[in-house]
Amino acid sequence: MATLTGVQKQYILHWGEMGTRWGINRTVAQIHALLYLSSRALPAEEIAETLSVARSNVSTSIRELETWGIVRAVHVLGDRREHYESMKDVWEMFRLVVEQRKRREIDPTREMLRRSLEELDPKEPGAEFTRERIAAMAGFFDAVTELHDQMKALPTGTVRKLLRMGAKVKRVKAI
Amino acid sequence: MATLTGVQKQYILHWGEMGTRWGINRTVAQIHALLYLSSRALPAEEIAETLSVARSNVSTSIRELETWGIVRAVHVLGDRREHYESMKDVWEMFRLVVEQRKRREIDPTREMLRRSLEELDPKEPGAEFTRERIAAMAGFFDAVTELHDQMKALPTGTVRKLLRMGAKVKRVKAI
DNA sequence: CTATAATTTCAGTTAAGACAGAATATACTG
DNA sequence: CAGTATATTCTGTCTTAACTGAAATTATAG
Repeated sequence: MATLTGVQKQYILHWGEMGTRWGINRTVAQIHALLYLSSRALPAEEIAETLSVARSNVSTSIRELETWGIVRAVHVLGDRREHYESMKDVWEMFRLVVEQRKRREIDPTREMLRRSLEELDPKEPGAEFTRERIAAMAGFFDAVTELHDQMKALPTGTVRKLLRMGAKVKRVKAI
Repeated sequence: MATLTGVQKQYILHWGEMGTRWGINRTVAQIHALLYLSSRALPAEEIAETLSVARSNVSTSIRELETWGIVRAVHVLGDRREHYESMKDVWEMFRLVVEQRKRREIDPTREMLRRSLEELDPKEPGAEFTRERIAAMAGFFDAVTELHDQMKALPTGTVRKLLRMGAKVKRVKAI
């Protein structure tokens, strides 16, 4: 079992807290942090010991991280256990998470809003008002989706470049 | 007490669920949804009855929404109770929330990463590796902050326009 | 200033989610 | 194919956060 340095502990604990604030299980986040900081793939056993959590907890959490696509199992010669390692590319990791949270949360919300607009009975009291409000929210989510798709289509650096250019809005508009 | 239509119920319940997935208290989210859909400001009492939650729970939740700056108390002539209403501008609401979550969560994380890099003892085993990893993460958070600041500085529509332009990356680069 | 309405705070309870450990299943080795 | 190592699933326990109701505080009206 790898003993953690102070800095590593600090990072892992902070990451765990961050996770809980964004709806991600603390252990899941901590395991990710540990693997991210690890220079070699770790077997479940070792993860459990290092973080002082149950082996079964690690199993579930790893599976969660695997479905996100940011952790994968690798094999080490002469060891039949699975060893787990984290993706190294930070941008790519966040891109994956954002894309999937969009699919799991944004998309169903748009769906709900669309359905609401359909189901709205114009005879209900205040229907017109309700429609306006829901349509405004739907418009926002549509725009976010559009934004997401456009960003996805661009190479990472380009987005930043474009925004930097945006500071000179007048010029850009003139193009 | 206003009875809710089916569409309103659907919206409020969904919004509550969304909240929990993003680390926002279910009741807080539901109250926001109710106020967002309401054509008039509502007193705490009525909110409590409509959503079937305790009056005190409403009090706490409203205060939370007030600190976000997306709900405010207004007064109705001839009624000494406070009535609460939600901001109407969807973009502005999300902008406020994003800005504050950045301050509460992203900024402290950057701080932690910076501190970690300072505290790293080069003599520790694997210090160089740890430094690389943390620096990569710090770079990401710096970039996100830069992105956030740049977007904040631009009028809403411009961001979308810029990204749409980005589809023609070559041309943009040539500018 | 007193009475009453409204709001907030606080202590205790409840509910949801996280977690551990046992039981089960799967995969590997000789 | 038997035995063993590893991984997963499941059930109950525990922790944490949400919520309630009562008590305390604050504000308003007469």
